[in-house]
Amino acid sequence: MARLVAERHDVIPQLAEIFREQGYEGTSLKIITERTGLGKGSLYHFFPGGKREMAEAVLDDVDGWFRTHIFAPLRETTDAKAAIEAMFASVETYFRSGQRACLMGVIASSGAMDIFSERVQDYFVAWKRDLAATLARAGFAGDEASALAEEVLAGIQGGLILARGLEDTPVFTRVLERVKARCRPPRPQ
Amino acid sequence: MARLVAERHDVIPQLAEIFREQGYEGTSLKIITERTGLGKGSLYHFFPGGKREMAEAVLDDVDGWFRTHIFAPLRETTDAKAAIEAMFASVETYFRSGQRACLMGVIASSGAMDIFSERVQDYFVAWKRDLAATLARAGFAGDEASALAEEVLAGIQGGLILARGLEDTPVFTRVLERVKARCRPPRPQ
DNA sequence: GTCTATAAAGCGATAGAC
DNA sequence: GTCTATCGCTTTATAGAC
Repeated sequence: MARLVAERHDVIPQLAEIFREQGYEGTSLKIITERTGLGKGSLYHFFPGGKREMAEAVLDDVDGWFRTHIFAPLRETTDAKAAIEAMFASVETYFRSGQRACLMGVIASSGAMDIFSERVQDYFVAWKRDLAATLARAGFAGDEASALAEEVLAGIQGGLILARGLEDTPVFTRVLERVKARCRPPRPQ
Repeated sequence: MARLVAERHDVIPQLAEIFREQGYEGTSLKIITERTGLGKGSLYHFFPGGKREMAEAVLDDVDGWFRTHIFAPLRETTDAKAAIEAMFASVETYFRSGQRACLMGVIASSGAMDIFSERVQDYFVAWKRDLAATLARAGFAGDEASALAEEVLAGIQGGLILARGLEDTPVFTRVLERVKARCRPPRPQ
């Protein structure tokens, strides 16, 4: 498939999709050249560090997207309950109702975790921290907010695994709905 | 590390551990020879189909273990509540309190899913089916039992992802405890 | 059954023309 | 910026000695 791009910025979403589907080790330069339509010359022009730099750029891009569209809104929306609702809506859309894998989760469950552990860990830590703080603002006790945040993140990651493992994408949305229901605050705010 | 083995049967647990840590694409014959202490000659003697046959053997072994120690007890234990408790205890032990990855989940979130999808899907389908049936026996309505089974499996898989992604193995046990608590039946049986 | 040597293919990466 | 050709290296797999 030929697709013309001319900037490093434009190729990152395509790389992200490939890494999501194939994993880091499963992604070869051959696959990348085929799917992006760019030759190795162009790729190494954009990413002198090669495949590793491509993955780093994609990981940074994903991390940045989540910080902007998920983590910051959790912290900054005054209505905590609405912020949590908005997070679930964004997550459902981002992961295409279960059709799209989580790149951070894919890396975490592969040997490539050794290389990218810092980026992956930062992502999950930030998400857990900001979600737990928002759940606390919504009325959950501190300990319960932290444990519930872990349960929600596990539900999201596990829902994506099940969607692929069962080859049944709607299971992701069903699990997401259930963990969202767990987030209804115990007392009105 | 040198470790002497002489039978195909003996090498499978070692292969399983390697595939769990490195994934399918991330596992090379070099790593396998180093960690098992066997040369390529021995490995191809046991597994003429090479790396792919090694993975198939490991997948079948894992599937068999779960059918014997998790799925069958769920179906056959008369006390449904006790059967579910036993399942959680076995899962906690099998996954070493979060230190060990789930091979089926690792494959499901990699490009190797294309090759092994049938085995992976059968595993998750069987687990979900037998857990849902047991939850129904424990007092949950059919629809709720099915959805709860999905939530539990997602919690297990997601808990394992978080354990690796956060580099915090205890998070697996915490998530497991929470989904176990969700399985307390709504009415006494 | 296990080893070493080796083959054939694919890999990531580089060089240089345009 | 993009291409093609090519370089080493690693990969999976095979052959044959012991």
